[in-house]
Amino acid sequence: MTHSPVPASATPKLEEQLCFAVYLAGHAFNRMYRTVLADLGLTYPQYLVMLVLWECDGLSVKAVGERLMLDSGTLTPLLKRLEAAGLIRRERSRQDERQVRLHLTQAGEALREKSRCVPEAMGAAIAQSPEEIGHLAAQLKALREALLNAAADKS
Amino acid sequence: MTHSPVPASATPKLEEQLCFAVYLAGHAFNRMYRTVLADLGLTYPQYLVMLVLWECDGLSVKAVGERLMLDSGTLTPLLKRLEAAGLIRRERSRQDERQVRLHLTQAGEALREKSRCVPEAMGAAIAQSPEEIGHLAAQLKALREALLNAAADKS
DNA sequence: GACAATTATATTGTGCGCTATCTAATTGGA
DNA sequence: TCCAATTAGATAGCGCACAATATAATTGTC
Repeated sequence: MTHSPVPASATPKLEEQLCFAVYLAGHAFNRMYRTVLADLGLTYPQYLVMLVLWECDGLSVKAVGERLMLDSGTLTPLLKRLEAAGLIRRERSRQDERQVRLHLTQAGEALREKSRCVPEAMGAAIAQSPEEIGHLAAQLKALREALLNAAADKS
Repeated sequence: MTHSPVPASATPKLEEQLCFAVYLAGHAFNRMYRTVLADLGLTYPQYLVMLVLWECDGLSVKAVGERLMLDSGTLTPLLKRLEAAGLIRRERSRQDERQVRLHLTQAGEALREKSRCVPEAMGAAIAQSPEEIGHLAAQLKALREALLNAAADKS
């Protein structure tokens, strides 16, 4: 990358570079995940949903959304596609009919085995030590919290 | 964040945590930028395009795309909306009629002044030292390069 | 018990990012 | 010079993320 859209001259612009770096890193992860998840027939957000359900089947849409920080506007169509792909079954809860419970199908459960290669492929792609990875993740978490706090203050 | 969709137990899963952290940080930046850029009437990707053109007016779609790592599938509709908003003018190049040149309008140029508050607002939200910011950005850049290299190898 | 307030999910609308494809223009090689 | 190969940008299709809104169900208060 020879040029960045943000001038590197003045200190106040440094945070713009950080945002752009996050933006581009996200795109790069998407690119990589598309390749790695192609065999599973999943997109990354779908994979995240499956991860959550593999860990705890039968969660409500709300619970999954809380885990992934996604709202129903994003989740409902995504879940419909997972259902259409035969991986999950959506079921209105008897106890509280506002809720929809998400259940893995047999095909959905079986896909877990196939997904074991995903973190390994990602690890090979990233090619950094666990310390570096953990530290970077922690920094991004702190960054996210700072941003969400600031955004909440502004609204 | 009490739970993550990726189990924190095994080391090979650490990179999934990193990816999720990038994913969530990107969302948080989006949230923040939506607030900060509301007065300008721009989305973040539109803002990036304006940053590039403020720095160098008259670039081709391709040149802008190279700066932002975006292709014409993303850019063309985005540029059309900027044109519709009266901020830019798209003009077919006489020298090479395949090219479209992007020119700022007066309104587009005038918006630059208004945009000066953006990096300051972002800086206040991030609330970290320039050293920390710079280091994090450099790490993300390295991460991105590693991912893109690995994705290229896989295809 | 009645009803306002709240909650859960679905839907609508918009913008984005990417792959695949297309059209027109330009370049490169014979 | 001619034409195949390449390039630039547009378009189509799909999935995602989010704000706003709607509908139905549940909760909380009087």
